[in-house]
Amino acid sequence: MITIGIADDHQLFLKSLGLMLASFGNYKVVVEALNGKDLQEKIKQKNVVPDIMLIDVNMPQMNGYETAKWLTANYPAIKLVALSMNDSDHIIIDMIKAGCCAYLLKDTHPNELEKALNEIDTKGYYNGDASNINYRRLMKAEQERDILNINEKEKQFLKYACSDMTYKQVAAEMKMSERTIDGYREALFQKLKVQSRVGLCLEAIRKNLVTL
Amino acid sequence: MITIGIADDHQLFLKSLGLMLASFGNYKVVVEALNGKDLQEKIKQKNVVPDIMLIDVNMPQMNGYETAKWLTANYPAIKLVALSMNDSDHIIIDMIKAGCCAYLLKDTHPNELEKALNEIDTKGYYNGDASNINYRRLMKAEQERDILNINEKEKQFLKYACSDMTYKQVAAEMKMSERTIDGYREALFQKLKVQSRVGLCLEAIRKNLVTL
DNA sequence: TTATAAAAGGGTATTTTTCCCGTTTTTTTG
DNA sequence: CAAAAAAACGGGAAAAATACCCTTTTATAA
Repeated sequence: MITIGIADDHQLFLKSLGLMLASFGNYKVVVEALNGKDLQEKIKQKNVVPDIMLIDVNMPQMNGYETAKWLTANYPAIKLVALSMNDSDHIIIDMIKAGCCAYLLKDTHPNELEKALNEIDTKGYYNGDASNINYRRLMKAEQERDILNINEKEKQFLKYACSDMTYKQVAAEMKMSERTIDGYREALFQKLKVQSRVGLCLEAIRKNLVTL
Repeated sequence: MITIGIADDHQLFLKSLGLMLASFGNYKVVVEALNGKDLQEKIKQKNVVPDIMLIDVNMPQMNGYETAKWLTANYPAIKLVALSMNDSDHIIIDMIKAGCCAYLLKDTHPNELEKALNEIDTKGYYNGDASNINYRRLMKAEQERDILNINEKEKQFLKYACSDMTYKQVAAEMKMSERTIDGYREALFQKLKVQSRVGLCLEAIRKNLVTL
């Protein structure tokens, strides 16, 4: 019996996916969470460590990327599978970088899901049909971001900047001085060739540096 | 012989679609443009008025919605057909409102395209398979926007607000006083429940009130 | 280990944004 | 048409964003 964990903010999907996994026979859902924060609490509290963790990319509070990074850092034995509706280039790379060994679209056929899970359990990884995920474009997008040379802190700041918060609130949230994030802002303005926070956010969204 | 115009920013698609239409036999492409502005110039310059105009929704410079509105106002005789990759609810409504008599997805089968064009030419309209376009969801999305009650001026302002410009520049662009657009801003802040321009832009993008 | 670079933080002036107070003009409606 | 409502516009103050100046801390390489 292979134990599974699921993190997805859509209750309906979360539960129905659980039923489907159960119907496969040799899978058992041991932890369900609505977002990363929720998952952290439940794993710590219930002290369960599933064999495979299915992680939705888009979740409130703590998204799939952050969740995957945290799991990789704290529970490296868990095999992570990213679940997503869209196959936006950069997200796939991010999730793989964050430690996921597979990337599945939510419209994947149940048979393929079962096949994927079996392969992940035995081989440790799974490659969806290569035609679906265009690796050439993937690499190009990644390269573009490397050229922009945006580091982790800046990327994190970018996420907060793309919100209704003031910089003061962002600074508090990031537990840093206003001057410091001021520096991130200036650096990003240059890198993305913009002169206002609005321009920054729009460019960030266009370049898929942030998920809306 | 039915004359056709095509506006699409993807050169490859533009040209190959032209070939396909020619292969249908009784269609002739008389004007090709890469965006709305381009089309305006070409129509004025060459003085050609096609029977049917195929308009891509997403184009730079001047998008499909604006193009359709302009054509409806200036060349009401042309039958407009919206072409799009995505079938995002609000866009369909917008294009229909802008005067399009049909909405076709770019992955439509050539046979269906031909059938659609023939119907449009004879009946003046064409309804794609109803199952593809979920009218219930369409109406719900439209209703949501009606509830928000965003008028044309505000919508136009929103487009300019979602840019790297300052309000002063926006006011100049809209040929209005800064105070006036200040009023639009305040109204939109309330309607979209935000407290900053960044929040406004993000909500506008989320609700598909602006095209990025 | 020290020299050097990079990151973080501080202060402040300027510009932009946001919000408040109004008046005038236009549109709608009875 | 006149009254009422809505839109356009104006001044100015407070807050936020932006652009500089700078020092301190941390990381990194010679």
